[in-house]
Amino acid sequence: MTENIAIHWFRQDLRLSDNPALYKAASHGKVLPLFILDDGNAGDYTMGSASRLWLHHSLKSLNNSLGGNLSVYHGNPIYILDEILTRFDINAIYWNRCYEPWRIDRDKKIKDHLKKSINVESCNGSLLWEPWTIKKDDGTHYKVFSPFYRKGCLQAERPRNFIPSPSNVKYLRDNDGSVNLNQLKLLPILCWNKKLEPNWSIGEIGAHTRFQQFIKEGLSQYKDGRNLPAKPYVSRLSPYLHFGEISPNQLWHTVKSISDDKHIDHFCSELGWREFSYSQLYHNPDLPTKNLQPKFNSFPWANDSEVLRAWEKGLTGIPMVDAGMRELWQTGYMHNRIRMIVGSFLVKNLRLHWHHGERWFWETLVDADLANNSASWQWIAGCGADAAPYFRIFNPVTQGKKFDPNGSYVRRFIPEIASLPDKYLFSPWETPNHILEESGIELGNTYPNPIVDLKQSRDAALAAFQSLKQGVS
DNA sequence: TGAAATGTTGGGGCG
DNA sequence: ACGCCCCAACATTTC
Repeated sequence: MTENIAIHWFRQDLRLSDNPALYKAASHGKVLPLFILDDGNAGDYTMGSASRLWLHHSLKSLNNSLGGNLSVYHGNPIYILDEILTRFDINAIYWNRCYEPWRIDRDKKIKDHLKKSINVESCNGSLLWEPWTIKKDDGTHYKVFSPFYRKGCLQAERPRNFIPSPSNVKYLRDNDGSVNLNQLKLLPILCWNKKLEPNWSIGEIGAHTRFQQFIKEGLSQYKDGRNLPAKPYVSRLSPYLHFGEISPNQLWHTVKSISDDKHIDHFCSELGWREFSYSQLYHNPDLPTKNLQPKFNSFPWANDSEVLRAWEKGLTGIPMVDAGMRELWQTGYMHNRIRMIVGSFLVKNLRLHWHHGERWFWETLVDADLANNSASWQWIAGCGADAAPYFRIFNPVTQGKKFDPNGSYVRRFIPEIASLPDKYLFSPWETPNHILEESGIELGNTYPNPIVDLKQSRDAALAAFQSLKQGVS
């Protein structure tokens, strides 16, 4: 009797537990687990540097969990898979679905091709609800979050419960055709990773540790605590979710089993926002590049690469903004409220196109995710489906006083102004001269003068928005 | 998942 | 005692 061998193609599901496709592959027979780095098909959305760094460590960790049996390749999957089929007696392949438009196109072609010779099956390993199943009564997709989540998701079928890791699997390794992980060259050339790595424990085990930590110190204060960037009340699970080191189903059912309160509900609704982003991307493949509201196509954006550079590097002279941008650069992550603040500042006060922000986040965030990133930038820019109205402009000074009341977030990331009293920490330009001197701060030298006047730029943004409305109606 | 401008109310100082 | 003004404090509207 011939033995059954199945491929499990790891993609954005770099875990063993609650992995539906892996589970099926394992019940089929022996498993050849593999990963393919595919840069050629991604167009403008090849992975950014932070994502690559994360991927490197995640693959390393996955390989360990598989007893060293992960086979890794670099190139076009359709050719690589074909070549593997010539050397192994494979009769099935399993994978969990991805939802970026370019991957949907690619996978469809691969599926049609492979179906001719072997059994091909794809599963849902990344989403609580498939985007095509959540529809309004009239059959179209939701465009507003609240009904999407309440009516669409919560009244749809309950998310699948999580399943265990497959046990007693016999793994095979492709020693001839695969490459060494280091040959993927995923680590940055500069020593940027030395700063990022200590902040994270990358991989499936790290994901579960992080989740347990969040349950212990964040979940019970999540609803309001999630707004405080200096506190440990947010989950920081986004990169793990992006790479599938932990599944949303595992998070959903685990927190639901703990209790039923407003904090749990709020955490689940944040998972709902993730679903909403994926739904928007699925139904609007242009979401990463095209304004959902066409009237924004004629918006009078500014164009100033110096100013953009100052934003990217955290040298705008606005502490709350600079702290966020430096957190991003130093850790590959930014607290959600701060993402809204720096986003609003870029798009409204600096009036630079949201594409610039989207690009920088794509390059530097360890949780860079096409659906979440583009949906969120469209949201903050005001041009998305269920977007924050354009006139909702964050004041980084007010936001700082409100959400970082003792200044510990700003002081952590901008040590050069740490000695300022709380009163002036968020607006150093208002500090009386003698206090600046006592603190050893020289604006324009030790810390920048603000690159824009908050009030003037706010008024200018509103005027620009006003001109837009007249142009269309 | 804003902020600023404008409107309203009510208590206290003061002639 | 009374009316008037001032201005927090809060509510509503507007961008």
